[in-house]
Amino acid sequence: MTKIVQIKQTRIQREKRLLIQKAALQVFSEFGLRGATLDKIAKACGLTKPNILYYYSSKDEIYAEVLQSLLEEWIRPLKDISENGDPLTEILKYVKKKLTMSKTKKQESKLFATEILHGAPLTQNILAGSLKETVDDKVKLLNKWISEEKIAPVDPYHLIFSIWSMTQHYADFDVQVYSLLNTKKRSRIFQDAEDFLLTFFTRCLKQD
Amino acid sequence: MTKIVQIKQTRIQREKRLLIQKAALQVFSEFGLRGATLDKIAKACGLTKPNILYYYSSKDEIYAEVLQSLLEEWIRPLKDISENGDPLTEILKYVKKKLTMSKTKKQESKLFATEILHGAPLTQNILAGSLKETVDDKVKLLNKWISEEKIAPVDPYHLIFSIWSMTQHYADFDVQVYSLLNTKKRSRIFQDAEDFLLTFFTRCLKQD
DNA sequence: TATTTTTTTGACCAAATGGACAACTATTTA
DNA sequence: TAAATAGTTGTCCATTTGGTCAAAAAAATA
Repeated sequence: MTKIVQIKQTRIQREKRLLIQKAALQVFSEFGLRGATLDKIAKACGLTKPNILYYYSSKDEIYAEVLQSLLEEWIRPLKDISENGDPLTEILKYVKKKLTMSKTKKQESKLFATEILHGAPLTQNILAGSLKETVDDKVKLLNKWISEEKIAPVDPYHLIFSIWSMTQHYADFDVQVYSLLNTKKRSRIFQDAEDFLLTFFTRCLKQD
Repeated sequence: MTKIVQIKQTRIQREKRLLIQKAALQVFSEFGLRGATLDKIAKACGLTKPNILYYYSSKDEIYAEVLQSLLEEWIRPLKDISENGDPLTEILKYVKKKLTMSKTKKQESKLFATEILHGAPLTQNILAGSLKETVDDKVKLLNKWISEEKIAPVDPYHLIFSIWSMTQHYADFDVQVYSLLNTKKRSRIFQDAEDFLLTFFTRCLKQD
């Protein structure tokens, strides 16, 4: 008995899968896994529900794939912190990069946050796996910089947490941030945020 | 035609409503509004579904009440920042208080985060209302302290955001935080976090 | 204790939703 | 262009779930 397995994706498969992923990201990030329905995703990408299920075998599979591709992108910038550059500059570059991502990848940030918030059922192994590896690696580097007195002493794990939380806050809690600022400040949130963050981390990390 | 309106709650009503609220907080914070079901809440408090609906007319009403009572508690500590105390001490006291809440009120923090993350459909008016009032008030105080050179100059709005994000991170993203720390560090997350935060804000805000 | 009021629950309903599938159409390939 | 393969959809189904309701049980009151 021969089972025929399709290896190569057709043009239409590539296009439609991408279309579905985009719509799914939008819907999942707004409503969460449970709040999102196939009908909503279908509407968002202009396909019918059975058509979507022709490309993905279930809603959960769509969610898993969207989350998966997001995670890789999410971890990447951390890896770019280089031990060759000037320590403070490297850290500030990372802060800037993360803040930019909060501005341009708001949906991704919210989806990631929702996943973690609800116990990371599909993400746990990645957190404890490749992300942990990268973090541990950078923690070592930060400790090296501290021992060389190139940055002020500080717990490197919590330093990383602080960068994540402060930058992602502008994506995840955008509704709150917008609500609390007046119109003038609202239009320059991200400039103000960058100024604040760079000042903040510089004051905290600069060696006298 | 006379309509009889019950004014005073009976003992049983008080007890059962509280019981339901507790269970609902637990379930809502774990699954979100849509992911939570009446059956789950019912199971969590040992009542039957129709019994719950005897005390609350709908799932949404339970959610609204749980959220409402949480919000007041959530805003309160900010109000306690006093213009009479030493500026840096007052700010650090607030940081400590918020971090403690992340430890002891994890469910509340997660529920609040989920609500904001998904657009704050029921909270918008409170954000723009009483919370904004309090924030604006404290921003004025912070600006006063800055102009008197009692703390280093910094955007007060973003300072408040940074306190919120960094402290709440330890509740909302606990799964991630735990995943990334080894056993030794895991057992003293909150001590390490407090040390880190106090050092950080001190370095950032202290006037030379 | 008799009566009234409050509380509880089993059984039920309608809407929403994830998904199956056969029939039909469009595209690719030989 | 004919055959084969890929893509699309209307219709249907089963499950989940928020919510109703009448009747029974428990509690409060007179």
